[in-house]
Amino acid sequence: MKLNARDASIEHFKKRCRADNLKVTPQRIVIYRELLRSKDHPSAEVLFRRVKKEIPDISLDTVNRTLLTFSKMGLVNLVEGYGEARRFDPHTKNHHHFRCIKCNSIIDFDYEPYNDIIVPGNINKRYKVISKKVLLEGYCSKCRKNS
Amino acid sequence: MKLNARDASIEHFKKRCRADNLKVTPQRIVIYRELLRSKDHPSAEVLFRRVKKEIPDISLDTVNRTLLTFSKMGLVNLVEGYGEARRFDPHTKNHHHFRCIKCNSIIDFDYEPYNDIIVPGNINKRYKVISKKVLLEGYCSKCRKNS
DNA sequence: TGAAAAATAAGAATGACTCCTATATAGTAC
DNA sequence: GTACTATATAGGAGTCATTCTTATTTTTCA
Repeated sequence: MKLNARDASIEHFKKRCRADNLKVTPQRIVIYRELLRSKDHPSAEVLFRRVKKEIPDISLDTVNRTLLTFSKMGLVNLVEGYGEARRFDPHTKNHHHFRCIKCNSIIDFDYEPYNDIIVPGNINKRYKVISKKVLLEGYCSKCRKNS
Repeated sequence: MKLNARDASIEHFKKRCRADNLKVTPQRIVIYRELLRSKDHPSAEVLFRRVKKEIPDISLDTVNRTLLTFSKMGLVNLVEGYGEARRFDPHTKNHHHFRCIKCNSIIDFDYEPYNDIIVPGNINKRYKVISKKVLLEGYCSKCRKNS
């Protein structure tokens, strides 16, 4: 019997769970499959509604928890900027950010070459680009030491 | 009488308000001044606590509303932390984002040259950089038409 | 100085999580 | 297969950030 691409992904998913000592539950499988299908950047709420069709009494908490678990495993990424309190930057001149993925602090820096990066032609054609920012992510000095 | 830099900014701020038909209130002046002083990326809550020292019975709602007003005027920028629901990206391969500053939608795109941008030496020295992303911001096709 | 429009304070309401706890289930050991 | 143990789940309460509502106060300008 030949596996199709989706089955193969599910098999891969099970391996990843075992490697991380996580149980393979129906909830996790369905959430993962629904994620694979997504062409957008869904919120937990949106995914919850989609998944409910297959598992009617799944809880929103489970979806949330599971997504966070997946993001720790590297199966999904958090989209920058969402899920946190709004923050304001009084520094309006163009600049760039380094963000610590552990403590979430954001550090400003200037770097001339980044202001001159080229916008791809198909983006320029479709959208009106107003600012260009580079976001570097990793560990800040403090968090680097403690890990 | 000579104005110092801070007074000059406040004068400039008043002009900006008048130009946008916004009233110059003590609350707005104090919030603006506190922002100018900030070396970090404060949330409304943090700024609220700072501003309270000067105007003890200012409300958090006013701080929030005012900051949003300022960001529409372009006096401040919103940084990562947009105050909205967390969103997940099932697309784990490195890619870049275009974000519409009006409707907040995020569009993925690939662009090889962005994967090869150079990390400034002083950043590499201080922090452990794990990912490099470019964030282009502006108006998406829909919002471009409606404005 | 007075009127109209806009802004504010205070508290209620909402939305998006996050925590708590009792129950259920996956993985394993027999 | 059965029993056991650690995990995971549902459901509901709690929390935090933000937004709305409404009555009152201010700014601005005629």
